[in-house]
Amino acid sequence: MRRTEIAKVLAQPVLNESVTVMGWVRAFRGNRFIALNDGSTPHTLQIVLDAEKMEESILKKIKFHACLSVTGQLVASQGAGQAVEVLAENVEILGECNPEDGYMMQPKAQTMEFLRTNAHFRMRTSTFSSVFRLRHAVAFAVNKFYNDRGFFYMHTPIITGSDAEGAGEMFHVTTLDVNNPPRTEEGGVDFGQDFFGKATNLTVSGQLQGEIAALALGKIYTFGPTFRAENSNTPRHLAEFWMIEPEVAFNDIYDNMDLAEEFTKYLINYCLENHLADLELLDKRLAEEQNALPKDKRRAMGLIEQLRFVVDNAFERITYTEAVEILMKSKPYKEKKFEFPVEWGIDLQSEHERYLVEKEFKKPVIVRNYPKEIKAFYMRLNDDDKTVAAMDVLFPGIGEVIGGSQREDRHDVLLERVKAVGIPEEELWWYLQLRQFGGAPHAGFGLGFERMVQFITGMSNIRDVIPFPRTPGNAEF
RNA sequence: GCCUCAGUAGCUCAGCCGGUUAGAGCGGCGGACUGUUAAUCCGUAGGUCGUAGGUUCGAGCCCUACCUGAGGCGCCA
Repeated sequence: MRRTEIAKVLAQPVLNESVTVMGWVRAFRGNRFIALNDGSTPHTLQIVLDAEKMEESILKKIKFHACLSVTGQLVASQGAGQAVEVLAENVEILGECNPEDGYMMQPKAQTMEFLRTNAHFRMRTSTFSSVFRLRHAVAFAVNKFYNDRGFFYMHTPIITGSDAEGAGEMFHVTTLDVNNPPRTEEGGVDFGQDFFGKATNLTVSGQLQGEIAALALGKIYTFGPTFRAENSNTPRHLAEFWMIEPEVAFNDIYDNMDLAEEFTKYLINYCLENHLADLELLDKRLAEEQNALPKDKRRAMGLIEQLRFVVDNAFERITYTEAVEILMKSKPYKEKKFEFPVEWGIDLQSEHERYLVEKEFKKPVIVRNYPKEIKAFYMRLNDDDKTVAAMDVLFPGIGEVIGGSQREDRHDVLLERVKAVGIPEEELWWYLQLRQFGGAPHAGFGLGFERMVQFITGMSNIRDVIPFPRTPGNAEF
């Protein structure tokens, strides 16, 4: 089928020539004007009909979200809302769309909750089509950023036999009959008879395999789906989400922080430079959403304003110890407004992180050197013997977008940590050998892809930046 | 997993102190309309109030349980 994409018609209009466009009706006004959108752009193309020349049966079928093919002259518009329009000579109905038959979408603002239950149609709305064009843009920018800097894209396994990744509850993968599994002599399930000859899970992180690659190729990144069987019910968590995990040989914690800051700024900049129209639309949407809130609950900045602010300012970098000191001097601490205690050794709660990011510094903050007790076994022990070279990048509104560290590269120290936290050594034989044979200092981090898309699009619920969200109790579509 | 709030027409919501035939806007349907911008105007049809019990002369409204959704917290990315 020959058609011209609406994005092209609008970007490079060839006036007074015939053009064929195909798309979905966003509005039909005055029995005369159709706003047509084909997904290639947030904008619509205006189609002008001559009702007297139209067949009644076709006119009746021009409904909200019906799919049309329209051929006609592209001309300068007489109306004020658009530069060009198509004078329809032929209109073909490609797909009817009858509310009478139960079509539930309407040309008006609908709640995110309602649209979520109709995820098969929500991408036809201006908000979601912009969100998903931006999701693509961020994904593309991820690959471009690393490719341009000599990183290699590494595909780590989705099914894993290791349960020592240490990032949370896992989904089991099995082909055994769950109603009647083979049993061991002790009465447990005999995973020796399972597909892989052992118990397997969906991955919670590609980091450990990423380290294998980094200690051979130097600079690598992973970008793929990860799974957490945590019963997390928040607007920031998904059971299935995508994660980007760069891992770099010869990087220390400071190089790691530099990379994290440069990377996140690049992603935001890429969207500002290449998808401003989508961002403007979402900026407007967010402003309307914020206007409905009481004044003290509103965001300090508009969407685009905040994106530019993050790009234009250096991230604040502090140690965990400094963070605790700042919190203990803070007004909410002195007035006992914090729900959770603040003292050296405890993990920072989201109320604490939010204070640092939104009140104290008013910009992204990187906190490093956390107590070893509250961080993973693979993080490099600092010389103080109390803290590890971990770092969290905290963003306004969504909190932690990045968690990373310099990895423990000393075989003896790692072995001691593995034993201390009680992970069976044999689970990690290959991970330990990486240190034993040609090990190197290295560092990396994990960026939650959806959290980044959430920040860039201003959507308040993470379920609205992934096409088909997987959350506890929901795997529809 | 814990806490809070909500569930009334296709959608978004109103419904007083428990009291006759449960309301509105949008959407739908019928009609008008050749320069509209989520068009406008006239007319019209839709609901038994999340589910199951209970209290009461009487329940959309009160009570109990459950289901679903959202927000907060925890876990984290």
